[in-house]
Amino acid sequence: MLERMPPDFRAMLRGASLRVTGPRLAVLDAVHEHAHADTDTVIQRVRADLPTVSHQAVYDVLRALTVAGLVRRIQPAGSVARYEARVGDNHHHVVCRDCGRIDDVDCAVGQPPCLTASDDHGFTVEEAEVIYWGRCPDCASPSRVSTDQP
Amino acid sequence: MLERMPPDFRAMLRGASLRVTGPRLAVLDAVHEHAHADTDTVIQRVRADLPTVSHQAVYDVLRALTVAGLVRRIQPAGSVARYEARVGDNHHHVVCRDCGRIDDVDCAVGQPPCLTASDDHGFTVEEAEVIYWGRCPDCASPSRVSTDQP
DNA sequence: CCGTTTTCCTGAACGAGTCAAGACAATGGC
DNA sequence: GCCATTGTCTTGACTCGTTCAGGAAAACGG
Repeated sequence: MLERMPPDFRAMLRGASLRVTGPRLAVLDAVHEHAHADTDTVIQRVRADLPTVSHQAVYDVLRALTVAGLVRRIQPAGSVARYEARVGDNHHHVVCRDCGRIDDVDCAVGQPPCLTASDDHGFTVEEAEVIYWGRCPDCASPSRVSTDQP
Repeated sequence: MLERMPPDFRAMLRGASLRVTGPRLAVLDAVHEHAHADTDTVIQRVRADLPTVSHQAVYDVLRALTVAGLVRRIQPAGSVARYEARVGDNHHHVVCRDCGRIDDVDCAVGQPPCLTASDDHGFTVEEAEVIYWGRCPDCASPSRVSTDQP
């Protein structure tokens, strides 16, 4: 299983000065396979390969990978933390208010930083995060009565 | 105390079909006086006027006011919920990664919705929320060693 | 292969926010 | 003004995502 793991993950970890371990390879794989997965989903997917990995290990690994820039943590208001493998490309997200579905959206302008604050109050701005709030096609459909909204 | 409360709040509550109560007036006052206050800060300020108000009441009131559109709830990733009185003007926020300070920023483009997703994946987008991440002047100052960062 | 350093496991704890049920108070008609 | 109705507040327990702590285990460089 782990032997057939694409070697990229090993190289990515080494490139970030992180030790190559089973839990880390499994978490990287989980995040690459399932974009916007929350921590619990990552734990499930990791345990499909390595049943004994503790939830704490997954939390630790996700943090290490986030700090290293190998994964990106996103957390729309009212949601638990979610993780994705697309990093460094300055993309944004559409979030469904009903079901919580998240999709990627390319940068509205194109060049990072894609937006400049009209008055930054003296802040040193590093990043502009954009979240588009709305309804996904399924939840917006009038033929469907949503059962997920509060 | 409550008798000298500006009448606006009463009118605002009535206009939103909400009953006028002490806790609600106090919460409205707290949010208007202290922009971007978190729930705990609101509780403190409310209890300065009405010492017996329960934390649950403040949670309930903040939710009712948010649903009614009288206050706006914001929650940058990794932060607790915060509330502000500026509503309906499509403004955004700069957030300091070190100390958590939040300042208002006017819409980068000007017209709500101020941004249009390049590809909305069929979503019905209602609102574009922008958060500028960076450092506030105090935390960015090289003459100061930050003590607040993790 | 060994020692050092990092990572992982076990288990407990934290804290923002929520749930539930009953007491209480604001509103509108009398 | 007073009462009934309806919505709000109090009390207290609880949920759950996440973090803390300490020791066991594993990865890496030499």
